[in-house]
Amino acid sequence: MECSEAMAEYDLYWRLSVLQGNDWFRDLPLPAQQALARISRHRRYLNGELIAARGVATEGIAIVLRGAIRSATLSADGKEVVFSLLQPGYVWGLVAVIDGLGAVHDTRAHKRTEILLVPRGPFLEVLDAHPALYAHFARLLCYRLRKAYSAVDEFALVPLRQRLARQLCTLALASPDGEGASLRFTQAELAEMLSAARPSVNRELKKLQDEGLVALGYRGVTVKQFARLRDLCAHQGLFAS
Amino acid sequence: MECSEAMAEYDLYWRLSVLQGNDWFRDLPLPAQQALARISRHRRYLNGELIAARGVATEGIAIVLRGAIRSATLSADGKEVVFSLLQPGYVWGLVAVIDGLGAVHDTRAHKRTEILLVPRGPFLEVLDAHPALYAHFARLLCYRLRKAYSAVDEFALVPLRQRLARQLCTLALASPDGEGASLRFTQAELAEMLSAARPSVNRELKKLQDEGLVALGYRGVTVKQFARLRDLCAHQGLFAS
DNA sequence: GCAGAATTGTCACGTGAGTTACAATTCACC
DNA sequence: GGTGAATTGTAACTCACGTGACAATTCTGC
Repeated sequence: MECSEAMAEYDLYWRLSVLQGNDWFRDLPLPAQQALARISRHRRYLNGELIAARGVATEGIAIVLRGAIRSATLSADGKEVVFSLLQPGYVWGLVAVIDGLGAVHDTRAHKRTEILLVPRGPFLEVLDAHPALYAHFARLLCYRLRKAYSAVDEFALVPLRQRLARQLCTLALASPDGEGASLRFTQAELAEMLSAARPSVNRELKKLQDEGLVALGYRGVTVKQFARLRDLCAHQGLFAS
Repeated sequence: MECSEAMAEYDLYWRLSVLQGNDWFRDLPLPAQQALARISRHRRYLNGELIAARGVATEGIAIVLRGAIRSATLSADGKEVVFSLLQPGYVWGLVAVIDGLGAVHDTRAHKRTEILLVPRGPFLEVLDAHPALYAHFARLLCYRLRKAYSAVDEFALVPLRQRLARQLCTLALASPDGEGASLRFTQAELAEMLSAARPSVNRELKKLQDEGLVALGYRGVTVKQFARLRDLCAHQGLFAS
């Protein structure tokens, strides 16, 4: 009994420390932080398991702990556009929680995945109790809007080669090793992130390799000349994940 | 002197009534409404005149009174994607005002245009004084985000024919005559709204005409069979302007 | 260390839609 | 009512990229 209480105690602190990885959470007063940590729940999903279906009400916001969350739209004829592959630390589900109109995309676990779920009701209560948070999330929504807009025009007027270059730059910067990173993604995954066909991505990757900008390996790409890669996609709007 | 004072008085009430056309404004306490109306400014633009340049700080939010505001992105090689053609009553410039990172798109007046401009500083003050407004605008941002996302996957996986059908349905519903409306748009304008090439739009319009769904005229399209037109684009996410 | 799965590398081919260019129409105005 | 500007109609050509189908390679687990 004592032991399991100690475990619960430990678990709560652990959740707190995870949540504190998020800017918005850090800025909350301590009691609010503790309240949220207490009501948050730990969830596990198997590879490919459905987390939320487009249009269906969601339980709350999720913070990715392990694995990844994959949001995509499926068209009638089976084609798919992947919108995001949220890595650990990222927040998912904000829009549906704020407007209450159901999940924006079909969402599945990518590999074995763990999340921390903050249920909608309590989250909204905290939001109302701390209006300053609204300002924060409004800015976050603005950021995502800008990204979505740039995704639109990128799709419409940037050829695959440059989109790929940008993706590689972004991934490299996001990785711990920085600009010369060895990115551990299969070409199929890269293709998905770009909503492109795998053979097309392979074709462009090969060209980049021939030009010495990257090196290809099994389940991985290594950035060789970050600067030149970045020049390829210069002038394009946002540049982050 | 008396006369011009009376004019100013009248003008203020006129601005108030315009602003009250917006949901968020109506919900404000009267003093805040009056304060905003007082600081708002009337602006006129000629056809094609630049209202805001991408990335450059904006003056505030604009409510369209007459004409239209056209937001678009220009790529290096001269291609263009049109994001919105905001008709009278719509609000422009929210994102840039909230996050302060400059205009999202290059924005120009479409035809001779008049707007009511609410400057950024005072607007943000009102926002901070009335946190409930944040909730409203957060929802508005969510709405736009959903629209932007659906624009992405639409572009990626819906062929022109269906996008055109949806556009026609949307325009018909938005017009006063409703489902059987005669839409007064040139094919070039339609093409712009769809980010497509004018000949392509013409090709698809012709097909729709051959099938009896629409009738084409000079500077206009008449919807003949709204139901069948709508069926063409069934199952697609949002359905509004 | 070898079988089988996963991943990468490559091809031939189809196709939607952009581009350019010009002809045909419709309108607007003097 | 005829002339010029705007708009619509069409055709030939191009091209990026998707598709499907394999072969070649690399890993992984028994």
